Amino acid sequence: MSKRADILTATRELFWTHGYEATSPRMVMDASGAGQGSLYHHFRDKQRLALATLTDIEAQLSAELGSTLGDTSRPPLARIRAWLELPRQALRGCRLGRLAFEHALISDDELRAPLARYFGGLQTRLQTALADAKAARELPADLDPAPLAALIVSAVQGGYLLSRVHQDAAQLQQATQGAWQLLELVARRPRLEHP
Amino acid sequence: MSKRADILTATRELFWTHGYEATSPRMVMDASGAGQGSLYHHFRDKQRLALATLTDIEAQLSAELGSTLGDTSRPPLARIRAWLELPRQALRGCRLGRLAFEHALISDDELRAPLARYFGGLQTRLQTALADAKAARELPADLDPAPLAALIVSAVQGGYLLSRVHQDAAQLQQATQGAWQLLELVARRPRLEHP
DNA sequence: GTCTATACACAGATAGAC
DNA sequence: GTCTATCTGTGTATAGAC
Repeated sequence: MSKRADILTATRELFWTHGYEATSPRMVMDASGAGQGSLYHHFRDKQRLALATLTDIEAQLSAELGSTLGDTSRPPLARIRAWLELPRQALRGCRLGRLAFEHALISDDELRAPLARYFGGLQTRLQTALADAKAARELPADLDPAPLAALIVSAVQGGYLLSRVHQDAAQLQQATQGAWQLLELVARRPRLEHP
Repeated sequence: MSKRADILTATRELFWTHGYEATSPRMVMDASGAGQGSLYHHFRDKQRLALATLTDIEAQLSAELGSTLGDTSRPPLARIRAWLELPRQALRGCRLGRLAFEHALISDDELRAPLARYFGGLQTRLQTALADAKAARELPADLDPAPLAALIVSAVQGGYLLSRVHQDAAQLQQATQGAWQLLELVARRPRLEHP
């Protein structure tokens, strides 16, 4: 079982740097210390290795949401802010999001599923927090949670993209800061509809 | 000169679908009708072909900004809204942005330069429009344009990503709609700082 | 300029020994 | 389970004829 775990660990790391298509069996072997035999014994082909790896990453990232968006002891907006301001490796990108533009991955529904599940869950959690914020009168009642959740996720994913394009970690911080700036402004102002 | 143009046109299209690393000389030859000889006559290697192609795309995308962000006959916020609501091929992604997560491209400063120029220019135009909006009292004076510009670009780029992950064009519209929702709300409310 | 022929390394996988 | 050997196709070019 040790080699199988080594292979998965190495593949997770390689996907983070090179993505799916640019990661070859040879790279996995070199990085994990496993031979060709082990690799193809544990995983029928590259697609199966990728499926196991992506499911692994999905579980890790989903679990990491618990301490911010999942911390129901804090007020809803504070949970969103905590998630926005999480420390991130801006130049490497999101371990799942960065794979979204690979054609071979996204056109394979099995490989796409872990990405869809993770982002679907993230968006649902954000929508819930936004709805809670409305109920607690932290946010105006006329805000639509679904588009806002999509925007907040996009702030982080688009921020990663800008950081890579400019090779500047500050770009991601600017994007999330821009999102919080607007949210806070909307939150602090009383609703005119109820004078 | 005809073959050179054919090669560039074919490569632009292939980059949009497959990206840089996954596009091979053979694919370019098949798609353009050019032979090996023509390809390597006009472009020394794959990197040079990519550089010409990316510079091409950059010029096209930059030119397309003229009718929205560049239309100074409209009020600043209307220019931003027009750009946000431009029709886009959500499932294909941004022709330049989608390349930002390819390691071989982003780690080559020559290939990264067209992306950095395009997004830099876009962010500058948005910052200018936001500053104009503040000057025209369309937006509150305490807004910081740089983070907001990064957020607005991120709304589109992150929206593309969500559309691909979910294979659903509506995701991009949600993200841009979320951005406009917040901007409009901030714009419509009078500033409490000046009662 | 454009073509065909050739070259070498690597991707992605199979076979079979231990 | 893990290893080494082997195999076919492709990526990325170069050489040289037309």
